[in-house]
Amino acid sequence: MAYRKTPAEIRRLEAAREHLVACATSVVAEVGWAQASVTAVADAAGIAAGSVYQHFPSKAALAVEVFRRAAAREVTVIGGVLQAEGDPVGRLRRGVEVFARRALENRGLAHALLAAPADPKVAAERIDYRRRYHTLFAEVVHEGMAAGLLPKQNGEITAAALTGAIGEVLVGPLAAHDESATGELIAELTAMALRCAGAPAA
Amino acid sequence: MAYRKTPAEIRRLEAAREHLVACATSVVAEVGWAQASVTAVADAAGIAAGSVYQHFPSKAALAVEVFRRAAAREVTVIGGVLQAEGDPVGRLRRGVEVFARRALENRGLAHALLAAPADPKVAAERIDYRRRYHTLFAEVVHEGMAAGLLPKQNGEITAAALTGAIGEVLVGPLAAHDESATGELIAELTAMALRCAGAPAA
DNA sequence: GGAAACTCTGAATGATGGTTCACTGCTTGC
DNA sequence: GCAAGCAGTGAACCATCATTCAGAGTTTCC
Repeated sequence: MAYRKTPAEIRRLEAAREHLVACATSVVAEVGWAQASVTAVADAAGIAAGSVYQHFPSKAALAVEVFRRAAAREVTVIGGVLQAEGDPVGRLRRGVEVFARRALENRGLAHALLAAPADPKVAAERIDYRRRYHTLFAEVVHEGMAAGLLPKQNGEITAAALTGAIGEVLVGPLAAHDESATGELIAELTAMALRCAGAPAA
Repeated sequence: MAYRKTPAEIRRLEAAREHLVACATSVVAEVGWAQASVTAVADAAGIAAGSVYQHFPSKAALAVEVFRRAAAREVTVIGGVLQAEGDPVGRLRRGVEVFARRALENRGLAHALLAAPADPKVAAERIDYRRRYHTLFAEVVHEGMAAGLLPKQNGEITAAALTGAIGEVLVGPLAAHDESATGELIAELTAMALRCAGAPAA
C-alpha cells in the first residue's frame, strides 16, 4: 500500500474527465458524430488517444455520456417551462419558443441531438430523448384538455407530432448557415404548434 | 469484334440488376441500412459479393438506387392523392391517411425511408425525399389558404411540420411489432394533421 | 470448333478507425 | 531517497467490410 489517490488527485482526474466530455461535446457540435473520431476528440482535449480509455471503456460510452449530458440540459430547461404555473396553452407556446430559440442559438449541438447521423448506442439515447419530450408535451396537452382549452384528442399522438414537427421545421435552418428571419420562424413555429394541439386562434 | 451483347443477354443483365435491387430492398427493409452488408445483399440475390460491382460502382450507389426507387414510389402515390381534384382539405386528410396506411403495411421499408440510420449518401437522399413531401404538402396548404379553407400561415413551415409530425408519430408503431389500434392511430393522425394546418374541426 | 470478349466467382487486398499495451514519468507513503 | 503503483503516451494491433482481381465458366460470331 504505497499509493492511494489523494483528494486533490481525485479532483484532478474528475476535472480531466469533465474536460474530455466538454471537448468531445464541442467536437460533436462542430463536425457531428460520424467525424468525431477518438483521435479528433483526444486532440481537442489535449490528450493522447489512449488516455480516453482511462475515463471511458469505449468510444460509444463517451458518446453516450456526451449525448446524455446535452440532452438532460435541454429536457430540464424545456421541462421547467412546460411545467411552470399557469395556463397550459401559454406554457406550450413558451416551451416551443424556448426550444427553438435554444436550438438556433447552439445549432451544432441541436443538430447533433436532433438529427445528425449517429452510431446505434447514441441513436438509442436519442429515442429516449425524444420520448422525454413526448411525455412533457403530453402532460401539457392533457392539462389543456382538462381545462377545456384544447379539444378532445389523443395527447400522446399530439405530443409525438409536436416533437417531430418542431424538429423537422428546425432541422433545415439548423443546417443552413444564414440566420435570417429567426423571429418570423419562431412566430410561425409556435403558431403551428398551437394549431396542432387545437388551441383556438388568438 | 467477336462478341456483342445480344438483346436477350441485355435483358438478362437488366433483369439481374433489377433482381439485385429488389433483393437489396428486402434486406434493407428487414435489417436496416447498417446491417445490409454487400455480402448479405449478394447472398440474398444469390450471387457473389464481387458480382454486385458489375451492376453498381459501389455499395453506396446501390443503396442510393434502393432508396430512390422506394422513395419515388411513395412520393408518386402520395403526390397523386394530394394533387387530385377537389377540396384541398379533403385531399390533405386523404394524403395523410394513405401515407400512414402504406407505411404501416410495409413497416420495414417505411422505417428505412424515414428513420433508420444510414450512411451519408443515403442520408442525403432522405433529405431530398422529405423535401419532396414538403413541396407537396406546401402546395395543398397554399391552395387551402387561397380557397379560404385554411387560415393565413407560412405554408412551407406547416408543410415541414406535417412531414416531421407524421414521421415521428409513425416511427414508434413502425418499430413496434404489435399492430394494435391501427385504425385509431390513423384517425388521430389525420385529425392532428388537419388541426396543424388550421382546418376547422369537423 | 475455336478465338475473343464478356460475366461471375470468392479469396485476397486495403482502408479505416477503435482498442490495446509496453513504456515513460509522476505521485504516494515510508 | 526510494520502491510501489498509477496516469499518460502513441505506435502497433486488430476487426470489419468494401473493393479488387486472377482465374473459371459462358456467350458470341466466324
